[in-house]
Amino acid sequence: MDHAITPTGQHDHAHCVSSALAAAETRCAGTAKLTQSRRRVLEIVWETHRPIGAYDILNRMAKDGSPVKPPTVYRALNFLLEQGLIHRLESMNAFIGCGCSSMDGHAAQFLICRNCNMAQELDDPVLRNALDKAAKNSGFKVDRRVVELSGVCADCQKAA
Amino acid sequence: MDHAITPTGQHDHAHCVSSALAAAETRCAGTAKLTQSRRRVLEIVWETHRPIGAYDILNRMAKDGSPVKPPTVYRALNFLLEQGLIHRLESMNAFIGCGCSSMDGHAAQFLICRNCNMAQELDDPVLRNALDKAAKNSGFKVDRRVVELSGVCADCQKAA
DNA sequence: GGCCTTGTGTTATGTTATAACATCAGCCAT
DNA sequence: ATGGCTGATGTTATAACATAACACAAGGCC
Repeated sequence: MDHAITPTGQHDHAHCVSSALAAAETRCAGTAKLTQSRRRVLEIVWETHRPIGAYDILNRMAKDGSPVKPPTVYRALNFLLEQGLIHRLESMNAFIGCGCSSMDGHAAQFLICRNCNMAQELDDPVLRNALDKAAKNSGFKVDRRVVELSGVCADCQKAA
Repeated sequence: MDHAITPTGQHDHAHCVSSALAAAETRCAGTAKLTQSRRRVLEIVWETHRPIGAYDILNRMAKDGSPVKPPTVYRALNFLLEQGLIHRLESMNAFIGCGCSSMDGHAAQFLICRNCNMAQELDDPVLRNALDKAAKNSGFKVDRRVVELSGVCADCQKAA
């Protein structure tokens, strides 16, 4: 995937969306099919390049013509989560396209700007290691990691 | 506070609740008052010693006699969050008593067992430092940290 | 007393997410 | 080809989580 992982507003966004979709097509070549509605949800998620809520996705889909109901959106989102194509940001009940194309269930960390609403995905092995080590110290076996730091991104600090 | 930070089911729980409440009384000696309903909510949060949802708190309060409405519970929870007496677990829409008595807005990390539903609070400076460093590398200014690791706790691993 | 601040009560509603059941399309084994 | 399986979708209803907005009350204080 060749879009900017840290979009600055300058990146080629149309390209970025299409490459994300292309990567998804490739990944879903097997039994897990990227159907029409799933593709559409993924497309919308990438369109904003920012965290987006399930009902915002639903509203955009409604504009496509046919009425869409919540289960349709949530099913697609759950599929995309399972495939590792998107992430869920727990602290804001929102979803965002996964900025990394690796197949593994990678542990992402997010930097969420409360000013511009941008969410930068990190995939920092040092950080992951620190987390797992802390858990291990307590004899805890980790399945799932939620790491979301909110604050102000570099661009917004400069602007202020 | 002298309750076990890592309760194993063996700790003196009644004592643990009362000491948490006593600490809260002390902390709220100034303008921020620990009123009846706030105290009651805090008490319920500590009773289970596990993450608890706002509506579970509401239901327990309803059993006290008078009908309780959501805003009452959420107001109390927000107060307790501001005072640092409880934490919110974003990944499960639940609240838990803060296991540490320091006044500062400390950055807690949680280990949440999906088997026994226990949530162990860490306050690991190494981890916090690793998080802040990762953010700093991106020029990001951190306001708020959500770190929630789900998995299986040591006790449940032993039991299995 | 009049006023201000803080907390509470109450009604209504907004927002996020899922249960449950019906239907449909594709595949493929007999 | 047909019957039956699987995975996906449609549809209705409701559960679960959270807040807006307004009214009122208690206590301090000039």
